[in-house]
Amino acid sequence: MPYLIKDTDIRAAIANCTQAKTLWLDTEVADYQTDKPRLSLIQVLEDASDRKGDRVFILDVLEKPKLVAEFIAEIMVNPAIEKVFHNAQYDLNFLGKKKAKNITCTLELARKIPYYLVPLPNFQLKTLAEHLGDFPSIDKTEQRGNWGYRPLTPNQIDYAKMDAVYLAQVHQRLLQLAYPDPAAEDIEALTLRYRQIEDRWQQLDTEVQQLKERLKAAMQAQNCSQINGFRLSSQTRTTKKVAFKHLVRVTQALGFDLDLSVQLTKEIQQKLGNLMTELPIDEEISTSWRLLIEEWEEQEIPF
DNA sequence: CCGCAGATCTGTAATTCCCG
DNA sequence: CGGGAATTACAGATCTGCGG
Repeated sequence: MPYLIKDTDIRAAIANCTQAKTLWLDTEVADYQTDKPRLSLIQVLEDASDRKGDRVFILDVLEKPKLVAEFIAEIMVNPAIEKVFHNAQYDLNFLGKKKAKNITCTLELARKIPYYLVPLPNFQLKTLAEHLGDFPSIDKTEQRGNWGYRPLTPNQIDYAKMDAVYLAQVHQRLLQLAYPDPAAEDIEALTLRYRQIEDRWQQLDTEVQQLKERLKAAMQAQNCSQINGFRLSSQTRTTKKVAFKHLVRVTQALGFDLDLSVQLTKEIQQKLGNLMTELPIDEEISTSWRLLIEEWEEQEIPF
């Protein structure tokens, strides 16, 4: 696990990385609570099969904007290299922002996986790693540690190293769970599975629904805004409206250029009647699909 | 602390269901 | 088929959670 401090070493590592097809990347940031956060470390892993972190490169780039710029120019902007991050958005703030190309975000990936497959309380990288990567419970105390002091403690370096490993493991596992190809689905099997769980689901769903409604009403009635993690909140909002004729009158009188169109609902169309033909009407046609499910009687298989 | 992509909430319109 | 009720779709406002 090379921890690189010298400029020449870091340059060599960057050059080496430009050959990779996929890189798993993480960063550590100092002074993140201030308005001038500083990039402290860039962790790079080329080999997803490394579960110990022996092959993670830790680039120490604190106060080295030139090397960071080089990293961005050589790697981040290069569309030929896939760069994987967790919550990529955050790291990209320091690594090229919108100029970065070919970015994969494991947080986005994880959120697309249905809850029943990955029933986790949150999608923090550590949580995903514990559950999907089969890592023992992970210590997160370093996350809020001070990444602006040097030298870093061995514990910090180890933590930084393992982040890249977790990322690669989680990424690979998420890909396995990702969406199946609709063209290759077994529709018959899907309908059978649906029927299998339909009854249980209906029971649970209707009960959950009712519990929510009863709680909402009860908490309102009993003036209880918070209990056992259930919170009742209310918000008002104001919608402003104006009679159409006033809008027309004012905008015309003042020569006000209001470039908007009005949606012709069924009601308005009826009122307009023949006038419809006089108007330059824009039509937008969209198609929506929906699934209808008929009731099911248990069918005996005849012999 | 902070930016921001998504989820969630909520009101309204559109569509479908249902009954005589 | 009419017409009201129920369901679904959509859009705008607001909330949440992630990273360090």
